[in-house]
Amino acid sequence: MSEGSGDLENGNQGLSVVHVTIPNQPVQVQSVIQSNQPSVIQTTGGTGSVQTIQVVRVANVDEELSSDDSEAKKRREILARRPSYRKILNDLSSPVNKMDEESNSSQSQDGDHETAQNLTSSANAVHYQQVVPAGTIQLADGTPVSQGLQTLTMTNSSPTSASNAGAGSTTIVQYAQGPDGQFYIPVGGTNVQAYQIATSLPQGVVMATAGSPMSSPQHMSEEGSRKRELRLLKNREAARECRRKKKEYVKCLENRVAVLENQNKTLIEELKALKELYCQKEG
DNA sequence: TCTAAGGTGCGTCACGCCTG
DNA sequence: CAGGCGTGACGCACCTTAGA
Repeated sequence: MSEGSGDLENGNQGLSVVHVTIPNQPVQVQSVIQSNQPSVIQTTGGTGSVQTIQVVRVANVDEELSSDDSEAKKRREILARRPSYRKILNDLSSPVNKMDEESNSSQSQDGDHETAQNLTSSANAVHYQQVVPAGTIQLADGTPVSQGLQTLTMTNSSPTSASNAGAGSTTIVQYAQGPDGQFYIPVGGTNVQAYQIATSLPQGVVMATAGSPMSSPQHMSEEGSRKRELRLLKNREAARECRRKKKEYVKCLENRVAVLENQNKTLIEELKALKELYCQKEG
């Protein structure tokens, strides 16, 4: 769990440009892309057998992050009605917006793992799909958890971005108990699940013990505190995921800006060239 | 070297929305 | 309608950097 300042992940402000040789379309290209953002593969033309494919993340320009209103109350109301990042990213995952309709594009599903993506390019369409490897579960120091531990599994319904794209993926939060009675809970980011030692069993994970009635007042209070612990744990995970999505969304917007600026530049140059051509014909 | 300011991430709370 | 979920807001800790 790293803290401290830093740039936006990878400092990736521009486009990832992939050069693909296409002798006979369609062509299959395999590339490893770290970013998990919903992406569009744009074919930007190319001559001969070389075609340039831009891997860009797209954002819905219509969605704005914040309003200029300074009044907190009003702002809250606005925020309350603002579509969630999940919805926004769903939009991003849906067939591309108008700007990209001109280009050849498709969208990706995203995940938190380093992703191998198969790019398939055809004359007018480029598709790619992700192959998401299973996550590794280990202690923070690298010790695998799987051996010699009693693993308790609890579904944590925090949706991944894959589910944003409609793929429906559920994060499984696993708790493991060591032979010494210590509990291990997941820590760290979403890329690699590491486990840290916890002093108590997370809430909602009930260890069934013989002869312990579940209805005693003491147990009720324990139940309450366990429920709270579980809620906090889930909320912690949800907040983490939410922040990740927010960063993703901001990156989408930034990349969108880059794409639009690029397109604007191209159009201006095109206009300039046409003007010159026209002037030459006139003269 | 020290310190203040700014940036970033995290955990928690509150609240609205969604769903069974 | 209750419970779960997503997310903004807030406070805190830590890091970086610029200026004294």
